Amino acid sequence: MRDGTATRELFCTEALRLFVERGVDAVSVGDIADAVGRRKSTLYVHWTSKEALIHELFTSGYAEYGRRLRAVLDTPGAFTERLAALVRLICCLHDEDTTRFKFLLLTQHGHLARVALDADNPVEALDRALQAAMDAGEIPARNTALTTAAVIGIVLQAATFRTYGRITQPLGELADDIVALCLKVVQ
Amino acid sequence: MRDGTATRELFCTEALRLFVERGVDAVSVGDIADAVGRRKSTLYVHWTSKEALIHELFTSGYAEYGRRLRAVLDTPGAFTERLAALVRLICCLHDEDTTRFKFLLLTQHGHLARVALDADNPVEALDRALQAAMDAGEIPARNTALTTAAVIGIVLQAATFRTYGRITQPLGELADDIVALCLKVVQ
DNA sequence: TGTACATCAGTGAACGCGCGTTCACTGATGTAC
DNA sequence: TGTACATCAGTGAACGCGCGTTCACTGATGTAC
Repeated sequence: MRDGTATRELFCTEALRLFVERGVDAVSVGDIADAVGRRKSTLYVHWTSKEALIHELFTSGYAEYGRRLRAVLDTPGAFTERLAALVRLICCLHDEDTTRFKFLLLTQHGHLARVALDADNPVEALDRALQAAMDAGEIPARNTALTTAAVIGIVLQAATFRTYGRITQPLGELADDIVALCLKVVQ
Repeated sequence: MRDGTATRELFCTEALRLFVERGVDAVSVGDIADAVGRRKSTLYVHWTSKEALIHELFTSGYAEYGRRLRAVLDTPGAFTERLAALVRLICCLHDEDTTRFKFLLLTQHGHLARVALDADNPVEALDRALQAAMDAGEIPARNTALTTAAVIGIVLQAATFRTYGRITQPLGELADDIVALCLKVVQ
């Protein structure tokens, strides 16, 4: 039999690229297959439906990001150190695979409803870490949800500005400045 | 002849509501007409296509928001005062018509490419005001684009958290706190 | 006030199109002997 | 090494469906006289 692994991976990368370029609904199964250089029926050898492919791309990416982000937050040490490391990691994840990063941001609204209350999700983890740091008197106490929003907002909006060309450097090069902004917000 | 003004306005409000609930592509012309209590062919009495309706909803909303936001930024006075007023206005616009606000955020990615370089767009206006304040020594000089991203990010992520129930108060009630976070970031 | 007419918001049936999906099939390749 | 066989990645044609759009039409309502 032929080895379909390479084809399967091509479907993933090309689908990811097209979804980010045009939006999930504007990309047909045929468009993806054309980009891969296969017929659209081949998709059904590897997935049961277009939705199943999208779901796999989202959940695999989201799970891996969640794992890496929580690993940083769960490291022992000062909260501000961990926050700085978290922000640096997000910048790094963005630069490493910008397409995957954008896809997760793009599709989160469709899929996040299911995982929003999940204790494993990175926003929830940041919220808890912030609360703990406030309780311990490491940082001044204030509205936790709003502070979490500010940190997430600063980083993600920087990523958005880079997508639209308003920022031209890789986020990694701006990581120190982004960290500084986030620290101001929690202090 | 019958007066179609009320029907036209119903199409706008119901389309806006459904687009925000399910996403633009997941709402059919028939869905909108059902919600209005008319047949789907009626849409074509008022617009030439579904796309024309979406475009009108986006551009009319975006133009009005742009006008009001620029009016605040163009007011004479200290930059920090104007920034505070801007953030308060955004919170107010959000609470006034949350559906319209969400629709503009939701569809910006599809339509923003066309207006991104437009000197009239509010992000551009904030960027210029920040630059001018730095040049005048009103606030410390630093990366303008990144600072703009931070201010926009803080406010929009607060709105997103409210959408997902992570924040439960109206943004108007949190306006003072949001302003404080934005001022920290520019100082 | 009553009648004739023009306007046009709204209808209903039909359309062509592209979509996601199915399925009987082919044929390249790994394995057993 | 050579042959027979099993596996299953990939094909191509066909499908039903729901979509956005069109168009000849109806009939309520405002206006002119």
